[in-house]
This record gives sequence, structure tokens and C-alpha cells, in this order.
Amino acid sequence: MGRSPCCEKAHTNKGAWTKEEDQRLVAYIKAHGEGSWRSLPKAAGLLRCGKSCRLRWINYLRPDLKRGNFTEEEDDIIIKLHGLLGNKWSQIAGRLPGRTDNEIKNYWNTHIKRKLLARGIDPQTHRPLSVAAAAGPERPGTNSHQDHLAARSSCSPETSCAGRSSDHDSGVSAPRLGCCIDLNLSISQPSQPSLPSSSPLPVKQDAEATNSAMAVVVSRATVSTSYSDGKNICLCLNRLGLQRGDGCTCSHV
DNA sequence: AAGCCGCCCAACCGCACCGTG
DNA sequence: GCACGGTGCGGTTGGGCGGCT
Repeated sequence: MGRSPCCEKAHTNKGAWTKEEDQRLVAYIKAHGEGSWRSLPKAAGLLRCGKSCRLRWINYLRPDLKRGNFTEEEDDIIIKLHGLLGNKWSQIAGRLPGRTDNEIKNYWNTHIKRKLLARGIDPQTHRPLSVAAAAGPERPGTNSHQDHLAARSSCSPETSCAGRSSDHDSGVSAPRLGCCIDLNLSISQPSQPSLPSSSPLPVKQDAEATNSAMAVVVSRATVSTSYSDGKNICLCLNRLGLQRGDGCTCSHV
């Protein structure tokens, strides 16, 4: 039994992509568009697995990719979103135009983790290391009702870039998620206090189910930020991959 | 100059999810 | 409801490169 492999491994190239392969892939996608990854390699004349083609396109060849170093502003957004979403790299990437999940994941593991540890913050829990150690392992998103995330404290004075220009054109329409804003990210319970037992949501029994349930809680949560002047911004809808009505009680347009 | 070491990042792998028949 | 195929996601790996001794 078992599913068939995604491609015939014996006849596919692996490892680094050549310029010619890149050109073939780009030319094919320009002509036919994305999608049908499984059949794409054959159609494009590539000896590659469809997954490999997709990855190459998404992470490297896409024309809208922003190459280069991450800005302090992007750092802060990543840290805060990680505090909210955990290792949901694709969702974090969705909030950073031009960045890929792979890029962010790598950047997190190589730079931000270290940066947080240097500040005495546990990169997984976003709590001070001493607290995190005492509280034991805890994943972001498991924070209970209105638990303001410790990620707030991650925007330390030395990185809060007071006076920094806020005209960063991130492609995210205003309000911008910049470190000049006192991002007061929080997750609160949705308006309905608890899910009825007849909830259509899947009920699982294992640890994986806990993660799924967590994702549900996050996706149904009302996510808001507040400026230091007290104005609230809704980050639901597309901003965090949430849908209108998924626990959103705000009156955004 | 040569060897070693650590870091970075592109790419791979396995699994989960989703749509369809 | 179930099986299957396609796609997406997150964790991990390993090659290349630069710095250090």
C-alpha cells in the first residue's frame, strides 16, 4: 500500500539547480502559469521532481522576491508574529511581502533565535528565560485568554528605533507593523466562550490534536494591536490569514 | 598556505491537508 | 465515508564559503 512517490526518483536530478534548469522553469511558468507541479517537470523538459520545481520557484525564482538582508522592522514583525503563531512560517511569510517561509525560517534559526537568547528571552515561548525555564515547555498560542505575549518585550529600547522612518513600503497596507508602533499584540478568546460539544471542529486525542486545536483557537481569535495612543487595529482577515467572522468582533472595513 | 571550524542557506524529505471521484 | 492524487508546510540536511589558527 502506501502512496506512490511524488516522482520517479531514479530519473530525477537532485541538488543545486543549474542556470539552464532555472531558465527552463521560469520560461515554462511565464508561459503557462504556476500550478500542476506534478506534471510541470515533464512538460518543461526538466528532470526534476515537481516538488523541487515548486520550491525552486517559490523560494528563489519568483519575480516578486525581495532579496537581501532583513531590516530591523522585519525582525520585529517576525518576532511578534512568531509569538502569536509559533512556527507557522508560511503565515509569517504571508505578512512579509517578498519574503519566503524558507527564508524566514532560516533567518529565525540563524539570527533571531540567537538575538532573543542574547536578550534573555526564550525563542520558543517568548518569555524571559528564567520564567520559561520555571514554567516548563510551552508553545506560543497556548497562552490563555488575554495573555499578552512576552513578545512585546522583545522590542527592546535598543531596537525600538525611535525616530525611524515609517515609510517602509512593505506592501502591507496601513497600518504598518513597525517598531515605531507600540505593538501590543494579544490573542483573546472569540466571542463565543466555548465550543459546543457538537462543534464541527475535529476532536483529536493526541499531541498533534493539541496543535490543531491551538491553530483553531488562534484562527478564531480576535487579534488586535494597539498603538501607543490607544487606537486599536484589527489584524484579522487577510492580515493573519483569518477570515471575516472568525471570532472577529471589530468593525473594520 | 593549508587545515579546521562554524555559519548560512538552498534544497530535500516526510507528513498533513484538501479536493475530487 | 473512503481512497487517492496533488499540493503545501515544517523540520532537517549538507555543501559552499569565510574566518580563524
